[in-house]
Amino acid sequence: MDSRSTAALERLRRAGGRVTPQRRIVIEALSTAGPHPSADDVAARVADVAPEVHLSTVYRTLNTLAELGVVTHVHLDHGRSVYHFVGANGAHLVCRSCGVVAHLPADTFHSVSRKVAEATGFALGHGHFAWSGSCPDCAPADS
Amino acid sequence: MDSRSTAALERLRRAGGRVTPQRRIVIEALSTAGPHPSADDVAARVADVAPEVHLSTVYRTLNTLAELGVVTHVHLDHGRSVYHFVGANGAHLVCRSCGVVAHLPADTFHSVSRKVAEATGFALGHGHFAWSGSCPDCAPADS
DNA sequence: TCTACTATTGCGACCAGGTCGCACGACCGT
DNA sequence: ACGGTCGTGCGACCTGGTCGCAATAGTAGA
Repeated sequence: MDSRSTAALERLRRAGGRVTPQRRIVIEALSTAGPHPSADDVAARVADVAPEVHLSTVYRTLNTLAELGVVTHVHLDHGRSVYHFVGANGAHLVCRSCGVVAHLPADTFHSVSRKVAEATGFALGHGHFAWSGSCPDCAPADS
Repeated sequence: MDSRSTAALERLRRAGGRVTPQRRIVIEALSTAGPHPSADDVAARVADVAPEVHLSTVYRTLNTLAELGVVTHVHLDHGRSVYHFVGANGAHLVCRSCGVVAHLPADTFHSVSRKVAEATGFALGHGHFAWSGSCPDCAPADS
């Protein structure tokens, strides 16, 4: 159980939530499932160690953690979305060809964000959506 | 029937596709349904003038047009996606609070894109995903 | 430690948005 | 005008996720 997991549980407890075995399992799964697990990567991992934990419990836990600001999810493509602990700022980039997900460093994100704000007044948030494009290993992006 | 619509039909014909009344109706609906109609805005508009046109026909037409490069769709949020004719370059911005959709001007997009490429090697595409944030009329974005 | 309160769970039904396979009908090149 | 074949309508189906309910089980307080 790493520090992000214990922090998550702590946050949960402080918010008046209950620390249940299921929640421990979901959090544990989230922290060991690689950097960008989708909802059902997490669910699958949970099912591995505790098949009796219901799918809807996984979703509910993920939602609860999202409400507490502990985790966040990013929509990738039609129907896919990945979860991860809130931490490093910066946006997500997803490759349209191979599906790989990368982080945009916070400083680059901020300068980009400033530019966009100047042009449009929009304040970019770094969560919720990945920016799509092509990773260095795939062909240049089309439209 | 505006020029984008006739161009779309022309493209369709050139690709060996057939110009059917249903497709005309879908294209017409798309061109008159405002700048960022969702799939079912389009469907609703189609149903208004021709209730016998089936929902799946609307989707299929939209997909066909997307394959031909005539229209494109942008994912906004959980389950929402909007269609529009391919035209002005630049990305889409969507406000997390009020849902309004704005265009990022092409020149800003290009400079942003260059920055991102320098930092990560990723070539951003301007389609398929909106960038989320807060519009000038709403509060600043959270994380 | 025991109790009671209430958050959480498991379950299955349900929902939204979209896709598919099939048989029929209609474009459109010739 | 003909006919091959693309497109359509239809309904079943799929994915990813949510909901309401009764039962269970954390947790605070005595």
